[in-house]
Amino acid sequence: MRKPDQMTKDKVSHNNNKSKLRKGLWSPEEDEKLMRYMLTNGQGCWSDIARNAGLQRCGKSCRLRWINYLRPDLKRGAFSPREEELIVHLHSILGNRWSQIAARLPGRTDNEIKNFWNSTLKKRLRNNNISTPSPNDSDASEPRDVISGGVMAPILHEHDIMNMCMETFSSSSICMNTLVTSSQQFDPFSMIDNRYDMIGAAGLFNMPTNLAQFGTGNGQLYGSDYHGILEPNSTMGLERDLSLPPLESRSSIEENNAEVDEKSSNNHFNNGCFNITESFKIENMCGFGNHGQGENLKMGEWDFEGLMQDLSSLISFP
DNA sequence: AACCCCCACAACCGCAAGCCG
DNA sequence: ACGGCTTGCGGTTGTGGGGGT
Repeated sequence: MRKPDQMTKDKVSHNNNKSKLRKGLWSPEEDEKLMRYMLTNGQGCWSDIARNAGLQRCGKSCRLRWINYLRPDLKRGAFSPREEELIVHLHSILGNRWSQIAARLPGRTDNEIKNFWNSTLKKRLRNNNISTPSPNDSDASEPRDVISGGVMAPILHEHDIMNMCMETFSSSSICMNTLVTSSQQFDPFSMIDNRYDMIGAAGLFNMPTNLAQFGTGNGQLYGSDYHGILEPNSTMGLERDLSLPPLESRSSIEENNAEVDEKSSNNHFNNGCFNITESFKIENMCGFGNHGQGENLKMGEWDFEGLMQDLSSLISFP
């Protein structure tokens, strides 16, 4: 799309007169700085990160850049038809709660979904329902009843929704089924260049499946709270919260995490390459994962199960 | 070729909530 | 209880690119 270099130069030089904090598009150099810092130090206080990484950006800007663009678990590229369906349906339920919708679409950010909705889906749905004005044509900030709110979203069967979520997980670049050995290396900085070519990150980060899956779900999975979340008796899990990794991956997640913890003090870079399993500070990378509300069970005030029950009561699944 | 318009999307802004001293 | 700081979220803006005329 835009050429970040040129654009930033213009804006930056303009802004430098007013403030020493940069604004506007991020340059590849800035991206690399932030990426490098995040991969080596993990997430902390964003204003500190901005300072320590040598970026003349505010913490907020760094956070946004990381969450929306640099996170290794991001799934780039066009939305699949399944994802589109899921977005439409979730939007019919949740309204403009983009972060909660994003929490159900691993590898997608709320910003991405929001843009996609506003630029593409809204129009498409409007055209499809030209004769029957849909509630979602307006900027629905409130969740709507699928039935009473009009027939905007396709009425999905319960198992369809589940399948869609599952498929979304399995098709996500961060849930690649590619088995990567623990010694495999990757170069996170190649991704930076590739991003400017709008090439999806899929495949660029050959993260081990279980480790990569750890990157899905809500942000707190990566924060200091994740240990509790991963408790075997925890009620969280795919059956409760679709933003979470499948059950079978959890044990390996724990193992990997322990391993990562243990080795995280090792050298992070080796000839420019980054050995992910040796130094990827997953527990500190809480900025990635869909940074939704972070509630394990709830979508804001609703938990998904309850929501499904509500749906079932409203819709008679054939 | 030049201009205009529309689109997609990155980034910003303002507000609210949470945390901590 | 209060204020400052940080984070998260949703709405909005601004820009480059592509397509049409």
